[in-house]
Amino acid sequence: MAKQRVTRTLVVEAAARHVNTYGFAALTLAPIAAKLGIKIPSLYNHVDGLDALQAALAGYGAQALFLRCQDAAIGRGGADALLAIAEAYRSFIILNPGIYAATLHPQSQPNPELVQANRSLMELLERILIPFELSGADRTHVLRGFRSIVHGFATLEESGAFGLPIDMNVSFQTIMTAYITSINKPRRAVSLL
Amino acid sequence: MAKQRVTRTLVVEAAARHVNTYGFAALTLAPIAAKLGIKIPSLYNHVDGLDALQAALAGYGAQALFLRCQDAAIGRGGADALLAIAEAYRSFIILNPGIYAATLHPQSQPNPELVQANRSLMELLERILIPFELSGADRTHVLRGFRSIVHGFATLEESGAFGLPIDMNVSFQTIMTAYITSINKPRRAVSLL
DNA sequence: ATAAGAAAACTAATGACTTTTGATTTTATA
DNA sequence: TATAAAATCAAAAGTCATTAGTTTTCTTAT
Repeated sequence: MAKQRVTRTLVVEAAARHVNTYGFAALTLAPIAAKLGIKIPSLYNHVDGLDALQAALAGYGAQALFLRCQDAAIGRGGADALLAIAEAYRSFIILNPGIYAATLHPQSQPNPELVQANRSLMELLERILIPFELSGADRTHVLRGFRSIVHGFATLEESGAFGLPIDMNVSFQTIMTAYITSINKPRRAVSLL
Repeated sequence: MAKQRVTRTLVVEAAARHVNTYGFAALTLAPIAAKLGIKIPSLYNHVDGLDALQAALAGYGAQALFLRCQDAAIGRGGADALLAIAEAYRSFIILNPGIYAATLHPQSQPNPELVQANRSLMELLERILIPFELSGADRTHVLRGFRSIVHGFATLEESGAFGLPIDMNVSFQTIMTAYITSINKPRRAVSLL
């Protein structure tokens, strides 16, 4: 059985696995090529250098994050949906710390795929917030708070900054619930019966 | 007038300025030596290599962060103190993003100075939380939430992730106030009159 | 089936940065 | 003036991304 030839997707996926294990700072061409069983220059057949690989990884990661959050919101609304998205968001960061870091890394070139994925995520959250009937500025504040808590908790958790042997899931659930409760109550769903 | 000779403190301070401008990832020996007007090997007279410099910077940063938070809490208590500490914490991160990153960077060697500074900060926060009369586990949850919000908001803000032209200070104040309000009310200070 | 063309992989090499060492010289201090 | 500290030169040993030119390999069309 002949070995599968390398493709651009395989390169990005190999990079994704690598940064999740060794951190985003460890993203260099050598380990990616080795993982794929090819030499470094061959990577240039699929990706236009290291910067382009970082950019591709960022877009790939942001899209994956959005899709998981979107999936978590299916069949839920209001506070339920917010909590489910928060949990999906956090678990993505914990399971993919390197990819998530790539997502946040400043881009040397405009990155439409990354921008689009981030926009999609924001639109998803704004849609969930509709029943809360917030004013424009309040919506922004609430959104920033939501991202801050999820991002902050998950990155601190992942870095090992939370030393104590107290359950992380309980902490996150408690904090998130307290925050969501502080948002004005949504009107209940309209019954069609 | 003869040039001041380099000392260990000057090295750490030069490194601090450098990472705040160019990011923690850009911490290498070359720019530090150049900034001090000496050659790279001369740095080894003051610091035992790059790892040791990173470690010194982390300790220096964590201590500075603790001192600013401690200072912010003087003359305040309860929710007031929490809000003031949060603002001091956030402004430290915004003004010193590189140093703060050094603080969070995993240490290759045990770093007693860093551990001590972090412990001091935790003890300060726990002391502020006393009047809230929280149980042991609840105290941990509240503390984790506090750090998550401040760290998350400030790092996202600093990375430019908050695009909209809505005032950051208002957002932070709003979020923090909502969170602090969600903690059980502290009993008011006992009057000695 | 085979020849042509394209895509992928390779070898070789360059140039720029890294950190770190050892031995030596300069400089300040006691 | 003697001693210790600081700064220096020189060099090693490594990693890094990237380019150019060449060979292999697959695919496609005749």
